Amino acid sequence: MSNSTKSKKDKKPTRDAARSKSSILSAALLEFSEYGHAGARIDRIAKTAGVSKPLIYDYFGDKDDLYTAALREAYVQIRANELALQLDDLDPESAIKSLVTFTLNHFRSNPWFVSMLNTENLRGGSSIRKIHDVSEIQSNLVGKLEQILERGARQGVFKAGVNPVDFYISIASLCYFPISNIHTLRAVFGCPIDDEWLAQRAEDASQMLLKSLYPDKLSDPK
Amino acid sequence: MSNSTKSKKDKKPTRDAARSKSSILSAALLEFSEYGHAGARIDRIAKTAGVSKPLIYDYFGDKDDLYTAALREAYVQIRANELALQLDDLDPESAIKSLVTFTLNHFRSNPWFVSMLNTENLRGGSSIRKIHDVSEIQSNLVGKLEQILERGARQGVFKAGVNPVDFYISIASLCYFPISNIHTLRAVFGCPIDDEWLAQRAEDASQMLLKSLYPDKLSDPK
Amino acid sequence: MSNSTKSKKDKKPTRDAARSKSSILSAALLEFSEYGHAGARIDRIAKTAGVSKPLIYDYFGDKDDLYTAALREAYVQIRANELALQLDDLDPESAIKSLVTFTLNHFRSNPWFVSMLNTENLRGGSSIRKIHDVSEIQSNLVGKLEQILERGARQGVFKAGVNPVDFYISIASLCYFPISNIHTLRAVFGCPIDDEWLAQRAEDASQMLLKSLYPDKLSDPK
Amino acid sequence: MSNSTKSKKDKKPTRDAARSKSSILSAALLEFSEYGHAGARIDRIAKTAGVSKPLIYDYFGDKDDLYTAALREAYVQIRANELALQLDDLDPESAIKSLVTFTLNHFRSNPWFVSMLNTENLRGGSSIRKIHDVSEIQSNLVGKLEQILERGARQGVFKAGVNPVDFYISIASLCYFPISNIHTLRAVFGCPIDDEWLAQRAEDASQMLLKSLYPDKLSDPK
DNA sequence: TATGAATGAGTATTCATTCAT
DNA sequence: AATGAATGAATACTCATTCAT
Repeated sequence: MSNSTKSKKDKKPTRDAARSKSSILSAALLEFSEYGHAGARIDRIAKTAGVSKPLIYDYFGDKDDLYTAALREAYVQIRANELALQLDDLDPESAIKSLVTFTLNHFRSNPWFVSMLNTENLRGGSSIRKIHDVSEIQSNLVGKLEQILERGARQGVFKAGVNPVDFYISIASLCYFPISNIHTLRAVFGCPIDDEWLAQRAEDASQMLLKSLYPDKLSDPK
Repeated sequence: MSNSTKSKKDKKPTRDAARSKSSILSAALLEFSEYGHAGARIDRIAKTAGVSKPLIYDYFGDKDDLYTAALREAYVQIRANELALQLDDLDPESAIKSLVTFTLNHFRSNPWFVSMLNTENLRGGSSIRKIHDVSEIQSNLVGKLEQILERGARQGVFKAGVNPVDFYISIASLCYFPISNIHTLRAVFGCPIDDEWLAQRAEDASQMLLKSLYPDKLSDPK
Repeated sequence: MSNSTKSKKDKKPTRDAARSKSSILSAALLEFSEYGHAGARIDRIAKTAGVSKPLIYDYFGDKDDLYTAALREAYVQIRANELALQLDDLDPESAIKSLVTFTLNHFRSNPWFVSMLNTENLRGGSSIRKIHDVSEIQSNLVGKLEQILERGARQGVFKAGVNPVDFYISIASLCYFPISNIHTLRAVFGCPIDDEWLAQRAEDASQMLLKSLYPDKLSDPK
Repeated sequence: MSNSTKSKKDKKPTRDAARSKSSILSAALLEFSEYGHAGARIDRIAKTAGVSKPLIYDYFGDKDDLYTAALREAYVQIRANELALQLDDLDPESAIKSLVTFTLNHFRSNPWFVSMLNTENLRGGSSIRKIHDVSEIQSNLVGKLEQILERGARQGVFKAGVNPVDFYISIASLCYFPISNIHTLRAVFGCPIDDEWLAQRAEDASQMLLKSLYPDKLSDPK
């Protein structure tokens, strides 16, 4: 008797709202990143999540709402991963190099994030505009970068006045494009975009970005 | 008067295969770039092209084939546009600046091209791999860039040995990302990515790219 | 009274999977036997079955799968009907006569079965080969026939060594063809193939089949 | 000049009404026999015949009319083939054997005829009823058979009064069914219906049919 | 005589979503 | 909290048939 009351909770949590929600969200993120918004299938999400379709509608609303939740989740997860990066102990130049390498590897290791960004931009950003809690979305890497740039400027190795957001966008540009467009690049240029090529690219990008940070000497005495 | 009898050919050529094919292709390019592969609707393409659906299947095969044709068409059109760019008369540094500005404006003015690339990469490049006539796809900008880099190296303003494909990818990266990801960038960073911002970005990118080309002199003797 | 509350289950079970499946199967058998495989319409099946089209796809797969299920159902139903035939109490000659008459009437009364067989053979038997549970398909009439032949041989009225399958095919041939080809026979020979004609044919066929079973005595000493 | 006028007719008869009609008819017979009425495709017929689709409509009317023409053609061709059979020189018993063997081989060698009959009967005979010139359809085998039966009766080897049409239908039944239903028979009975089996069947059928023709002696003195 | 161009009306199949329990 | 049963509205694709030359 006492067993029968317990067993509901202990053995098989067939009824666990939090667990179900999280399963759905993971499955949705996977599905939307793999097939895009229009290509995603609620059926597949339900099967992957191991729940019934009505449950999805109960918890998240319609397909659009679920997509928006998955997009937010993509940002939440990627931001969580960023916390792993430690730059404070490094000198400014090494910190930039580290940041660049990390960013490229980050995109490389989490293709679902790249896919979600592409998908959302193809849709005109209609969903991301609904996410008003910007703090969940924003990267703390920009903050870290700002500190590095300031430190570098104070030490005289970097020029002053570099906008951290703009510079972060440059970093992202150089790291994102070769990952995002890997298939067309391969087909059009025939170049083998593999781990080695990407490692070299991280190196080249670091050099380019660093050079743009060095103070202008006699050559540009403005 | 004799012309007026002929005019039935000029005005409304109701049965003109070439014209119909071209209408379909244009409409398909528009539709696929706006809605992606899964989101595109054959119905809408037919209506936009002003033809019936069966004609589309007659001329292009199924949806996938039509998509592949539209993707090829995107490249064909973008490559045709590139021919307008004249760089031969400029000194190496100006030529690079021109190329960067042109590339960014090119992406900005032809959003359908950016969309098609994103869509195709989201799909894993399965269609672009079918296009075996690579010459139709390849950009002659890489060739032009190669000449500029050689000229610059000969003149001593650029260092030698820069791989033109790699460098072109750097240019493309810096120009593509802010256009491609414009909606998420606006939402996440709150920055106003407008014409002014993009013009400044072209300028910044040019500077960064040029600095990476300058020979490493005493200034960077590491 | 207490029953009246339950009656919602009895009267209109709006959600009853078994019932829906069975409705679909009956409707499909009707449709395929009347219009053939290519001529059958899923729309019509759905309407006849009183369900929506998606339900058909949910339960049976595509049109081909549904056709295969209907073909199996045809055999299942016809075999079930065969169980009604009682031959054990009859002497061998009467048993053969009974079997022949029953077989002809069986084809006559269940034209959907003849149609399904013709349709399947026109299609090259591609579906029946998929039905691996042969026991559902096989007729127990062959078994009954085997017993009759053995009994007749023991009693000396039939010759021994007659292959029951071959003999059953002879019976089926003589009974099937006039039913199956009733329309062309009418047109070509102008003969009135009606109930009377068919009754006579059953009689003639019985005689022919029986004569072929009699032992070869002095009468045919070739 | 004289050449140019000639060349139209001599070299490539691209315009030859009779030829085109005959091509279409052959192609239609092939198509309808292989795919049935609903499964047949005008496109495929045009391609097989090597003509354009409008030509088919010009010459034969709509699909139904073409089907009817193909059905008539099936009979015309099969009747032409029957003329090859020579039975006059044989004694009655041999003639029957010959006729049976020929009939079975005939069905076996011309499966398109069997298919057309099945198809037409599945459709309820609506097309064959339109063919009013019955002489084109009727088999002269019945006439030949009548002579054989009479000859046999005169010679005392066959009993008198056998209806030739009924007897021909018996022959056809025994020969048609194993060919027509070859696929279901194989699946249901697992028996190998090959050339050897069919040869044996022709033999068995001949015996059965002959026995039914022999005069009834003491055993049935009516 | 002959055909390339074109389409209206289907036709199988899918998919987001809701109902009843 | 959860789901099996069910469907309206598409959606890609087909096919007999006609038009214009």
